Amino acid sequence: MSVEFAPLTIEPAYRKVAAAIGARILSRELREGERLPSETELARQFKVNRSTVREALRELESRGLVQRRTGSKLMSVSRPQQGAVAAGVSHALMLHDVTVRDLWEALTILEPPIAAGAARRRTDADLARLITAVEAFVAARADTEEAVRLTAGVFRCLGAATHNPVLGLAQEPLLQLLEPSLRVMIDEVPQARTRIATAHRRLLEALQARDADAAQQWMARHIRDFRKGYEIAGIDLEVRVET
Amino acid sequence: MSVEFAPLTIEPAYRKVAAAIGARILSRELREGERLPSETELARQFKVNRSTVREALRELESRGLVQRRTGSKLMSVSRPQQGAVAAGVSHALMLHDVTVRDLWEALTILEPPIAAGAARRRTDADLARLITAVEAFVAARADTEEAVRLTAGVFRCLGAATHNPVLGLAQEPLLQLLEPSLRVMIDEVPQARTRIATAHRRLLEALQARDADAAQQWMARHIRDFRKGYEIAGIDLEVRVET
DNA sequence: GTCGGTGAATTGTCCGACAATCATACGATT
DNA sequence: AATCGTATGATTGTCGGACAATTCACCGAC
Repeated sequence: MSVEFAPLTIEPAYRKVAAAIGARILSRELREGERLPSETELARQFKVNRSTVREALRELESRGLVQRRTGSKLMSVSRPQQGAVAAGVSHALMLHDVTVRDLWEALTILEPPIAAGAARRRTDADLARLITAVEAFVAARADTEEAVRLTAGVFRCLGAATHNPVLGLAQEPLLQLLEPSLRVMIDEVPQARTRIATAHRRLLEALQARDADAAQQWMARHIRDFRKGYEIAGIDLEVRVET
Repeated sequence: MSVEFAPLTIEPAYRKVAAAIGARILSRELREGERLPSETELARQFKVNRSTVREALRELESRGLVQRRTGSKLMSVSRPQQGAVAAGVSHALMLHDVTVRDLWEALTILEPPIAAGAARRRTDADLARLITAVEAFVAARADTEEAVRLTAGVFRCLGAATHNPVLGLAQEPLLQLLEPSLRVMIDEVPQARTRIATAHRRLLEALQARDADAAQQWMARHIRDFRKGYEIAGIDLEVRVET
């Protein structure tokens, strides 16, 4: 008779407290912006020490579920910010030895449909932001650092123009991981800036015309160009991405 | 004369400590599995109180950068686990009012290329796992809960078979968010199980033959079927996803 | 070599303390 | 009236110390 017991996990109090508060936030019982009770009050309610409450708050804080509004002492409930969540994903991917090729492949899959969706659903405000971003890229030719940021910025504009938060959040980690290799590439490949600027212009035209097919095709070409740029710059596709 | 000062941010000590340790992990100076010094020792090195160290550890813990190995007291460096990272993304998306339509659109974009990549790069072990998953789905027809899990499981097998961690991690939050609506659909639509099983079989055949086109097409059809299922089940596409 | 005991180290939790900061109210000044 | 200074109380960030429960590392008995 095999008497087997499942290994029982003893949750420390700080995790239970975090789970209890987190559950209330995820269930929207606590709404965004609502202020949490003070640490002392939480300690009283949960019947634990304030130190325990503080450890729980640190966990919720790093998950982006609570936040301190500037110049306020009490924590308030918040929605995790896209950038912060994506940074977590980026770090995870980096530590899992993602290669430049993996990244590039994901971009080839994700970005063309995003461009198409943006062309279909962009508002005039989206278009205006894209124009600003594209013009800024042309203006920043001299400054590599700025050019890299603005290249990612154009992608972000397109992601936002799809009005689908899933797509925006899915591409964000890729953009964060892309930047280092993009920096090398823009620095090493003389014609990179011109080709990127051209792609931007075509994408912009496609969005203006709401031409999803054109947007998709130009984006696909844009991403393919990245790969060519990597090869010219001598970046090994099998090398791990860094931050 | 507009004398303007940037708002200066004062970092609390617990965040500085977390940043310091986190940076060492991200730079791979601390390798996976390596054990961290004890809390007391860290407090001594950073010249802060142990409570402060503990708050920092809670942050790193929730980011998945450190972990306690079962039956060990000392924290050890770890890579964030896919499931945990994805859960954070899922929660973020949910709180950002992602709709079933948003989710479905992302699936239509992501999954067909994943299926194609899986067909191209799957190993025999991947195939074996997929066969197991598909057979388990057929066997679990009676149990809705199990059927839902196994449907997601087939997607996960395909994601893993691409051997691209970016794709695996990109789809995971979608799968997590999909489950609740999938549960309703499978329960409400009588023919859903059969159609899903058929799709699974076709995908399996495509992977066996390493036929990327077929895999992509069947997956596209599979995802389109989901949408039909939602309509039949009377699920409003504009409704927010839940957990 | 395996087993079990023993003492040190470590964590989880608690308590109490205090300076710095923030919120608020209330006058005082211009 | 609007602004400023001040007093008061609440709250956070940080500290020090404490202790039970658990784990670790060593050592000796068999």
